[in-house]
Amino acid sequence: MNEPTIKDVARAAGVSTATVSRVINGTGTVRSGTAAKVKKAIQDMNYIQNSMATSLKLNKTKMIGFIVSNICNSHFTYMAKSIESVLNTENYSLIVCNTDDNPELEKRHIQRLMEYHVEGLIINTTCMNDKYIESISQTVPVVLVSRRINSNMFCGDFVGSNNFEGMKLLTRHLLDLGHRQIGLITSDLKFSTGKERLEGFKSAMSEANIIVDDSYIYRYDGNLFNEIDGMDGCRYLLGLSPRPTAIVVANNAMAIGAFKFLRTAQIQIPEQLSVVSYGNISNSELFWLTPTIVTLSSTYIGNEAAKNLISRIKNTHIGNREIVYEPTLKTGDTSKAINPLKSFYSNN
Amino acid sequence: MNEPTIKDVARAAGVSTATVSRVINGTGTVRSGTAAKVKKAIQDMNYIQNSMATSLKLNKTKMIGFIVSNICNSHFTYMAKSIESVLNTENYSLIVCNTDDNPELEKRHIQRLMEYHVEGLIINTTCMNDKYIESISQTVPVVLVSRRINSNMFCGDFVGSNNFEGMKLLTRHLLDLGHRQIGLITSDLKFSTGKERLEGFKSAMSEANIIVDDSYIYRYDGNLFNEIDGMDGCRYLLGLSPRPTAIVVANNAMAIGAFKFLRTAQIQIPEQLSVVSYGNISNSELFWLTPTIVTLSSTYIGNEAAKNLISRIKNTHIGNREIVYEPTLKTGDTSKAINPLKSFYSNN
DNA sequence: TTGTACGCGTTATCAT
DNA sequence: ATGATAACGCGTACAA
Repeated sequence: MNEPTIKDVARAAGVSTATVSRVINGTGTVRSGTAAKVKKAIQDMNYIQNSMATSLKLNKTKMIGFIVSNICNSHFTYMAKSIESVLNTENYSLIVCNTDDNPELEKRHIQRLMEYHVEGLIINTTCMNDKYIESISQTVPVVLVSRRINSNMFCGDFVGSNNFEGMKLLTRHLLDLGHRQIGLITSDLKFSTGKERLEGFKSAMSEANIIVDDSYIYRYDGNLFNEIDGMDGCRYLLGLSPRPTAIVVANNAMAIGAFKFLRTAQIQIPEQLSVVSYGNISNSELFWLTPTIVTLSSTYIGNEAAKNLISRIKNTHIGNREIVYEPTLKTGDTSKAINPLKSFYSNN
Repeated sequence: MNEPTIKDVARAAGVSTATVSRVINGTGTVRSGTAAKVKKAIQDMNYIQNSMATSLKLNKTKMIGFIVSNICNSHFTYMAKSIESVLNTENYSLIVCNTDDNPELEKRHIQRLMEYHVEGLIINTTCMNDKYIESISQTVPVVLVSRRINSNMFCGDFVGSNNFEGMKLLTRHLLDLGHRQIGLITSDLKFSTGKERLEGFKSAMSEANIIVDDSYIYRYDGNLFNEIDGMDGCRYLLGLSPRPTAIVVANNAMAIGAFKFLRTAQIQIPEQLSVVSYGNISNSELFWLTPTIVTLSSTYIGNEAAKNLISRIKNTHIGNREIVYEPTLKTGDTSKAINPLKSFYSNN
């Protein structure tokens, strides 16, 4: 006993498949009596349309793919939610693929989504498949979120935040508080976000006429943006001498790791160490200290990404667009003016 | 200029579509020379298989649907991640649909997924579409997560936690600390979780020979499981007289709301009020107080749900199964033995 | 207003 | 080892 098809419905209603199709899709003209018969048959036999067949016929799948580095990071969670809710209004479904920042996995995911013939792709890329993404962007509408790729042939939009300025805000905040020995915990430079944030950091420092000592930057090839790296970074920076009086952390997940480490190590924040970080941290209102951060609106990015993707699906011939969120500083309890005595030592 | 199809490849390679198909799928036998020609053609023209056509032909879509009440709740985030990672090993893709506990939205989502002919469904239901879910469960493999439905015709598995026992653990913990005036913040009874947790609460109370005063239970028809309700619940309970000396919160999102409210209202925890809640809270290691909770392993539930769904896809004729996670108490800083004086007053 | 028939891209059966 | 072809379920141009 198989699933009923449009043929079965047609037979049951005593009409042709064409008529059934017309009733289902509201196309053409059908006498109301006939329509009623068809609707009844559909009800009776519990008929469900087969989207695969429709997609094949119409060459439209009504599916969008979302490639994301870590679906557990609240930044991407909120992004996913807002994307999904925009897509719903247009009757699109969202296929979510998690990469854990593994480039091979990302490529496999994208390939599979291409085979599904998704109508569009929102990608938070690992930044390690630039050529491949460049090539598929010629075929299918693509919106990059958060991270950019290195390519001048890429065809699509970018929605992210102004990492350079955000990081400058964060760093300048520490500088304004008198800090000079400032440590940075950041990621592999392959990530455009990591790179731009590092540059923002350096720019703020250089504007304050401080020569950045690279040993105060925790970063290694292959490190990611996760809690473990945040912990390791703290451990490393606290081992330096002179010890930094402040630390900038380049994203929320690392910041969580950093705070966990510092709290366990019983470092007094902000007395012994100021800590600032990039991006909102979930539930931080309940932390023992409210972190000083620059904001990063996941919802804004998700909404813009979805809206732009849809417009791109409707009109393929659109030039590349950039939507950039401008971060603002949110001062919390984790940063304070440097102790004058310390400042004396570290300024020599 | 259209996407190349298997026909184009066949023409370019000078073979039939059947041979191309054989090469792609590794079925049948193909001379290595011919295979090479085909592979080259595929490369050259950037051919991508069309899953829609394959699905239509084979009646297998390799897609799974995940209906979830709130993709931003870390409980479901971690669940989604583990589901996705299990499915990946079997080459399934996951379509994520967020309902915000809106039953109409849930139904629309499920209907659409049925039209996509997903091979299976993992549902964290609103508990308001029992009949509908019961009916589709006859057609497609279904695994319910967290919440049950009311139905004896449902065909599928359930993976969740032992809410009754978990809540007893939580309540007994407070009772052991001497609390007698215990408030409860919980959800609409339509949720099976809410109902089971309420019963667990009552059972623990009755075993301690305490008659539960319903006015100490914050719950109204239509309330959900979210932060706002947690806040409102606290506000309400603190207005009672005698004021409860302890509060049990029925899930993590409400607990977050409760803690936000209590912190803002400057209620001293646990001196003035003990607070315990059901389920892990994200980043709670960094809270100003570590919450006392019973555990709830999202990863376990996600893994089990995915594994069971796959086994059910492979063998449709399996009886209903129940996988139940057993919670354990994790004592934190938000609960303490009652002040003897208070105990005197409230015990009269 | 309704029905017939073709084709979407693929796989599988049956020849050769 | 390979090719021709039917079939999957649907939408639509065309005919009636």
